[in-house]
Amino acid sequence: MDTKTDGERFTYRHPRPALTVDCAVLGADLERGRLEVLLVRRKLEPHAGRWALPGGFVDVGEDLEAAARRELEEETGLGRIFLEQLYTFGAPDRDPRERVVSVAYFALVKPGDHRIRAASDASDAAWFAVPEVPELAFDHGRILAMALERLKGKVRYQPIGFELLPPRFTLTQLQRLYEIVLETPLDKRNFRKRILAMELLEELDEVEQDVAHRAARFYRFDGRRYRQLQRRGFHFEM
Amino acid sequence: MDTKTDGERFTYRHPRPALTVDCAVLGADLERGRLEVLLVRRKLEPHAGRWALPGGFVDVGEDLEAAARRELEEETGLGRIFLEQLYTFGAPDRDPRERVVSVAYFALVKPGDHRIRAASDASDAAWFAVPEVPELAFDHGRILAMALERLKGKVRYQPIGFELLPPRFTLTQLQRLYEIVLETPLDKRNFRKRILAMELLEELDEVEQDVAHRAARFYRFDGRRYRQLQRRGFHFEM
DNA sequence: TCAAAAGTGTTAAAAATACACCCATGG
DNA sequence: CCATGGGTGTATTTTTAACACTTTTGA
Repeated sequence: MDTKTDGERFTYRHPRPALTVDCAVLGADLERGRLEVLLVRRKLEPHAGRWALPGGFVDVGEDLEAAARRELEEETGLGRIFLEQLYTFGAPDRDPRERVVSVAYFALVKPGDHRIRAASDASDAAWFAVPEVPELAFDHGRILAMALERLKGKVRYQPIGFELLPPRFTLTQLQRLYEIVLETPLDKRNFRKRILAMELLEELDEVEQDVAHRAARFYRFDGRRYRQLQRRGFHFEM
Repeated sequence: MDTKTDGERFTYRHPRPALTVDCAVLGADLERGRLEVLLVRRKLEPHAGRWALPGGFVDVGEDLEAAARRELEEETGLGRIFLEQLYTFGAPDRDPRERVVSVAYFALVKPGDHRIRAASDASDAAWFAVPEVPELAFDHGRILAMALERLKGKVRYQPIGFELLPPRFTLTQLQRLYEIVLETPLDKRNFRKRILAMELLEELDEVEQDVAHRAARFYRFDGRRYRQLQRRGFHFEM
């Protein structure tokens, strides 16, 4: 065995990198037409006072994704959100103190969770519009860039866009979201034809309330049906 | 500082997972119509005697990709091949001894490098046809499955198939490769029309020699032209 | 009655698919 | 002269893209 426990110290024959997780948590602001990212202000050196992605050390018996969820919960209050592994960053000099390898995760949150956080927040977490993100600690700018690229690449062939919308949404909201993520305008009629043809949306009986124009109908994404179709070889594509 | 050097020992306040890299190295056997994977036989416990993906511990000052390339070179003699990060595997029980987190890489080799290895090899490395791979050490079976999935997903929209062919190849070889990877037959005329229309292949003056039928023309993938087109917004798609 | 966004179909262009024969070479 | 794989074009179907007006609602 390579390990020896010595009081509160842990000794190994070879030096080991520290292992962390970091989360690029993205949200969409449909009104202002932009993506947002959740940042925390660092309290400790290095880069104390700078904004960074939420994250921290992986416990030794802890699964990587569990560590990411735990850190998110601790630092930002978010739970039960979409989360997937993004990339592992391990350049030897990415942390000025010592070797730290970070497994980056990519998370998407719905506007509801969004607002809870922004409101309840006495801590040092805040949403930033992506174009206004300040210079980040470590290589977190690169991680964020990769997360945005992943979102843009994936939203077209996996139904992850719904993770950025409330459970009930209008077709116009959905279209806006795609326009924001893909950074391109879409044709309203073609968009609707296409998304409805997949039969993944359930038309609800509700419509918008108190709007100064014809009220839009609400829809819901039917995840059960999606998995069903998937098993039959169906591939989502927008 | 969290580290203290004590002779040949390294001590930390918190226990740290060990960090390794593992490589799923894939090749194509066009004649037999199947993919192959490069495995090494483990000499040490745990799983001594079992076949595994080549890999090993990351040195503390070493970049992750560099570690993957070093291990490949050491264990299999392979250098300068296509390599990209695949996924990081970190289930707490994936190694029976202690916590080991492994950054998995996905590599593609051309048939030339392929044969050199199979020949020069007194060591315990060997190519296995994918359908005949034995049960692997640790979670390497899952890593291999993910590598195959990645290849299948990526070959259609990135020109990585060429990494599995010799520098000069015939259109029939290229088509075979796609058929093997995608596990579906393709139409000869449509396939040729499509790949040639992209203008990424340079037609060479050479043809096959000593074949008992009309000799096929050789082509070469023009990587420079690909990067050029890419900058102009071109997207490879097969 | 105005402003503002919701909702709805058709036509033309482009892309994908299906398909069969002649050619060159070595044995 | 035969067996083997190389090489080539067209017609049909499917998919994508472009495009404008009527409806509903609250102010």
